[in-house]
Amino acid sequence: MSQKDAKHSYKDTLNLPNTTFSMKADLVQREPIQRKNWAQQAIYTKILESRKDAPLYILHDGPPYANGDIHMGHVVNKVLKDFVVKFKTMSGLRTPYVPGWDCHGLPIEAKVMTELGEAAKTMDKPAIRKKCYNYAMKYLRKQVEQFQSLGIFGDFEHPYMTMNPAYEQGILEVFAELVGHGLVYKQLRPIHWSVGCETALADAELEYEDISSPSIFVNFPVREESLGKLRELGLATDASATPCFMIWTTTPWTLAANLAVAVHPHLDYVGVTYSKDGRKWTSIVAQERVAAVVKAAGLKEGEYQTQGPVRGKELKGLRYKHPFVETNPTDKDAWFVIHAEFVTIEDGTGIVHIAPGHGVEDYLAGRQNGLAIYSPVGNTGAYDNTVPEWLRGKKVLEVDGEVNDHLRKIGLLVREEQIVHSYPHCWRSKMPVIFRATEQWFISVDREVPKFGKSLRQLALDQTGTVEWIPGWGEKRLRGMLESRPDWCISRQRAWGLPIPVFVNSEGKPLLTKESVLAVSRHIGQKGSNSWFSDSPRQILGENFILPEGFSWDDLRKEEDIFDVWFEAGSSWYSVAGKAGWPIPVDLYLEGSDQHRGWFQLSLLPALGVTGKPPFRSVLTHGFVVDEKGIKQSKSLGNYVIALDEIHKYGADILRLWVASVNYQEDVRCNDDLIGRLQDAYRKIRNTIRYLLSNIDDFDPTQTVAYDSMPMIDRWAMQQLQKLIVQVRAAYEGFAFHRVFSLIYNFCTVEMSNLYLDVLKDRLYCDRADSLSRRSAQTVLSRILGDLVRMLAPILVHTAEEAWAAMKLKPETADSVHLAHLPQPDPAIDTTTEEPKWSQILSLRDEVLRVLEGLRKDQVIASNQEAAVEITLSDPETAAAIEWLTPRAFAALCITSEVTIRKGDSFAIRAGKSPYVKCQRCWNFWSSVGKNPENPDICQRCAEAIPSGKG
RNA sequence: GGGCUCGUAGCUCAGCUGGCUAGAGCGCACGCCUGAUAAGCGUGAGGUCGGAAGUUCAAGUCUUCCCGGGCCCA
Repeated sequence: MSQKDAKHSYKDTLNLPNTTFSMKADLVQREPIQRKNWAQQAIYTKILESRKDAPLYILHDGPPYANGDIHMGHVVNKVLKDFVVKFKTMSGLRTPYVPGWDCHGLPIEAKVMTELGEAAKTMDKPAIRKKCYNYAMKYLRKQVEQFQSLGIFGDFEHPYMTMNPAYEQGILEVFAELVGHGLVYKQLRPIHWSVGCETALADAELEYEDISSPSIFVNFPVREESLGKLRELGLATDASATPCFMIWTTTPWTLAANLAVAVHPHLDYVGVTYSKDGRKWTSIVAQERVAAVVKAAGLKEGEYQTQGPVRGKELKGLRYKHPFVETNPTDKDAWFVIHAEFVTIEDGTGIVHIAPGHGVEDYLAGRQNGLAIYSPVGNTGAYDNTVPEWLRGKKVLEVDGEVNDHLRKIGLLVREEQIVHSYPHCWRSKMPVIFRATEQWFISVDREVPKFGKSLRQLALDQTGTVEWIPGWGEKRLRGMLESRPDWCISRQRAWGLPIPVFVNSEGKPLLTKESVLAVSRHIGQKGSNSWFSDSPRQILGENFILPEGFSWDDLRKEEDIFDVWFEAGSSWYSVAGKAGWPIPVDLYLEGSDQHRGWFQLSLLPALGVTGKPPFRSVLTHGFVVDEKGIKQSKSLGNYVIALDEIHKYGADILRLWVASVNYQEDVRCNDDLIGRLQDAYRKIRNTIRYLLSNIDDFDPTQTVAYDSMPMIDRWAMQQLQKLIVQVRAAYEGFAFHRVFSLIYNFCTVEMSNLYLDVLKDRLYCDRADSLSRRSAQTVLSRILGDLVRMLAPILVHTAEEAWAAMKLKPETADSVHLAHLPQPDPAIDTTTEEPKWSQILSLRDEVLRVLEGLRKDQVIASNQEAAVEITLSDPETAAAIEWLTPRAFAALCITSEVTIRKGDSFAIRAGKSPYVKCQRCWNFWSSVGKNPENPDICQRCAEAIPSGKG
């Protein structure tokens, strides 16, 4: 019999791995089948039923916007949520998850209007709204499917939608409460106005982009009547010069609405006298800005003189001539110097042009100084007829050059240049926005809520401490925003949204009371918000509604402003969680860090107004998806990752593993390559599972070996497993999924693959199938498998389920791994006492492996089994550890055939080719080979292991 | 410009209240095995801890400034 033949015959006598769990994952093909399976057994419902009496844990979903395909930001957000829902479920809690969608609002309406084109002009609001509804539904359905393709479980059959009548009713019930508290008011006020979309914009609807604007220095000539005072102050002593207040602005078009100039009362001002265009001027500016102004005017040393200084407060009330408006267009006084604390010496001239209708600070200063809130600009961004004739009807965004030319012509333009600065743009039309005063509805954050004796702002600031913020700085961030936020502008002049339920009579008096809003809410809850446009006030309010004094049914008109969509989303804690009967505050809100200003804050405020409490117990935020260099992803840079492509290319479990692998508290770097690398980790984990499965194929629970009867290395493995369980559970509880990932991945590679599983091969393959030593190893493998698969289940949802199905004996009877529980550490297993010994043993093993590597390099041996090792130990601790383990077991640990230990004065390892013959069955070089007459080419152990008749 | 935040090997992460020559896994290079095989094992090379000052006996860890990135705002 030749050597080769002998090999073949013995291979059949080994207990080689066997499993149906394939090495190749085929995720893209196999995952959809798995999902269909789950759908058929209604896994989501089944899970909830299995936790029927368990304590509730509510992760309340923040609604994504129902347009477009999902992107990587959605993937990160929804997968993190699914991790939470699944691990909480596996911790034994009842964890319903109801996904939701934000359906109203400008993005959809704008898109629909574009699609409709000219046709839109002939359509009424209900018709346009119908189109918008269909558009939202279309994308909602798409996204439902896309989210589910990530293996996310939830009530996708009944998601919440902000355009559902029942949801809308909830919004109005929240609103009614705020109206009842007297927090809602209407006011003329400059707001961000989108010229492109002809609507007011919320802060969240602004995008800041760099644009180039004219930067101009303009002289405002002082009026005759104020010259005396000026001379007294010693500022315009040269009678041949024209005294002026010099202002600086980057929005020349707002000059038409100028009503005052502001100085800082505590700054020093001087007069700068110089010649320009053949005339002499004295421009008054802040002393600290002289250098900059002189430079702007192109004056050299000696070409100007200064007079003063004078304190800004002395200038108050001085009058000037508007550069190009002849008569005051307002019914209040105008064109004089006022004081304002916001004036700075950082740029400009230290004198600020004030147009109360076109800036927030201007507005506040204007109100304090009795100015009109003058805004001569219409919805389309064109001037009205109150401005000088040459400007009437012109678009303000296109008029800067003309204004400048005019100023130059009349000699008042001192300097014009271009500057690049960041400026707000409309998120839809992408056009620069303007500030414009219009009538808007607001929710006050500073009025006291009678019921709670505090304003919403105070309530919010008082209560951020009761919320758990993950990471902790979320609280600081939100507080900073709360402290400085203005009143909430909730009205929008568009079609696609929930109408603000206000009626007005012919005198313009609004009807808006808690009772009226509740009456409307009942109607809309029944018939949906379309009915606002189709039904009469009487139908909407109901026959039984008693109109307050001053209103009659035949003099009642509906207003058509709609709500800011943030108010709708901000009511979800009520419309969804509240109506489902879940306790509020709910346990967790989990969104990107942009939501500190968005959903977190705008849910917090209404909830405080209604309940006096925040809507959430804890708030977890994650960073943004950026490219591989950490730069924001954008279409223009071409560093965009298309989420659906990644899902289709790698499969959901790879994407989920990627999400699990990164620290989401920072920005998450992402590109195709970075995701692709997770395939390596996936394969390692999958193969570990496969190897575990394949080696317990012939194992049944009756063969379980008790921990105390196990070989030391098996006990070691059990201890490592316990440590892993403890750490993984802690990581899950702390939402530190990347710790879960690295713990499990390292366990698979280091403890299992590199060490334990490699070492075990000899015992598993070569010992008698039903030997105690082999059954002990199988006991351990079986435990590890059952625990590992359950710990992985929240992350590798499909793969864990596949493994669960392949397991002949499961730690729990559950049909699905997602019905099972996270493993508990076994308190009977002591993980500390033996650890120091193992530390000695494993470092000695490293030394041995290094020596054997040297032999291999010198071509003395190929495999470690060919070697015999002789170790001289000087350190008594190490010697004791090896003795405790036994040299025989240590040899097995090094996968070498023989280790002999000596004690001596200095540490040494000597290794060489074993003097013995190779066992043709187990490939060890053992002295017992050849001692068995029946099987002379194998060792004693193997001879005993072979079933009779074989070999 | 302001608030919050991040910056440790090619990648993903550890480094607690400052204390041994800064760690892990992957990847990479080289080698081994061919009884986990589109697998498995070993060895090794990789870091001025974004930069600069400072505090300290001692700093990746504290302070200040600067550079670069992100979110939110002006």
